[in-house]
Amino acid sequence: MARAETSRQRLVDAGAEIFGRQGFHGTGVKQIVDAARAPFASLYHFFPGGKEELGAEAIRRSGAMYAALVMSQIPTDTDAVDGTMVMFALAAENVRASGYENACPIATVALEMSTTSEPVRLACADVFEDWFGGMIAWFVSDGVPDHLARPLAIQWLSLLEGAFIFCRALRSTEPLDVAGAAAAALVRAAKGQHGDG
Amino acid sequence: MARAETSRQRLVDAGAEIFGRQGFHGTGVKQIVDAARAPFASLYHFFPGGKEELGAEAIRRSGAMYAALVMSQIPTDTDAVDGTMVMFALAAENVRASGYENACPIATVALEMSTTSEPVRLACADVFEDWFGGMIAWFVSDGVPDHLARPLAIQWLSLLEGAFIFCRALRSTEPLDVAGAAAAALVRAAKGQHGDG
DNA sequence: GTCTATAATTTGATAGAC
DNA sequence: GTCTATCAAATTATAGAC
Repeated sequence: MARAETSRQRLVDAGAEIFGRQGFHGTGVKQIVDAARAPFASLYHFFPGGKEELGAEAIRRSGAMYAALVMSQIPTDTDAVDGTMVMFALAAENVRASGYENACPIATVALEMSTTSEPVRLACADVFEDWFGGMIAWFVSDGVPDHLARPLAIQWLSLLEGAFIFCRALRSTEPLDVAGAAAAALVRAAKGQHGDG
Repeated sequence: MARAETSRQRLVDAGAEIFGRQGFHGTGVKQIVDAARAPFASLYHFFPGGKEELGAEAIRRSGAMYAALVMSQIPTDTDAVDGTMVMFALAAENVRASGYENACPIATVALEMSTTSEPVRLACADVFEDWFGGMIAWFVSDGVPDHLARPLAIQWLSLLEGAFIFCRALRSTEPLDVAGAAAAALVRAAKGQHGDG
């Protein structure tokens, strides 16, 4: 991971990482400034809107990085059904390996801020729509009928997000394991909708 | 809704409601004390562990009340497939009617606190397991084979929780609408596993 | 663009009388 | 079990020099 060059970039990167783990209200701006090795005044120089403005931009960065990570894990030698199983298994391993701390990097902030801050809520909404788009492209390229791709993407990601919550609270990968099986079944059913399998 | 008699009960009720909407770190103890019309000192009298101890108990109350609400909405004149459609539709209407503010009463706190506070995390885990148990009983009574009931319950609730996140951020009921269809399909498939359906 | 210092408020929590 | 008063710490944010 290349070290960001500017204080601004480091602030966004640090915010993306820390907000993702601790949530918005659970994180102090001081902690972010320290982690970013940035001067305290730089925060308000680059982000006149303060914590809220940095939060919105951190969400966008988080969302883009997580999308890149997930997309890079899509197997190229299997179809979307087996690919789904692989990706849920990788997600489960990541959650477990982090001591059930790291799951979705924006879900906590999305729930905290969706009724409190419109800029942050919008950033979350944009990220989620981007994720939907990425999944849709994957499903369509694998033969899922166009009109089924979007609902399938939303169902697939809902299973993932919901299972993340349960895994973290229960300290178990069971929810991701069974959610992955359901997601794979939904993909298989969608592919079967036009007689191809 | 009957008015709670003791300060202690009112504190838990107020905490359940406000923590659910604003999250743990987004809520001040003063706000809870005011809403509960309780003396400030009562908080630390009844909950020596302070905000964290009240939070854990509020989660348990929230979880029990939400379970009672959801269970009361299970249609008695239909099977679990149609019942699933009804329940997701009701959930969508509730979210929309609240201005996309009220969805799951404990998900925000679960994500915020699962790595921060063991008492709160345990309360969330207990609530989730109770919910699993309630769904399992419903499915089994409707003819789902025993060994499929638990995974199905987890998948069903994962779809609901994940869709809640998306609905609140996107300010749309689309995620709950399509997640409900997926949940119903999963229930139908599970019921078909023993040739009955 | 960064420095130091600090304002202004809010936070969770406690002391001691009654 | 509730009252009043208050504490110490942390919070976000700003001012003004450099």
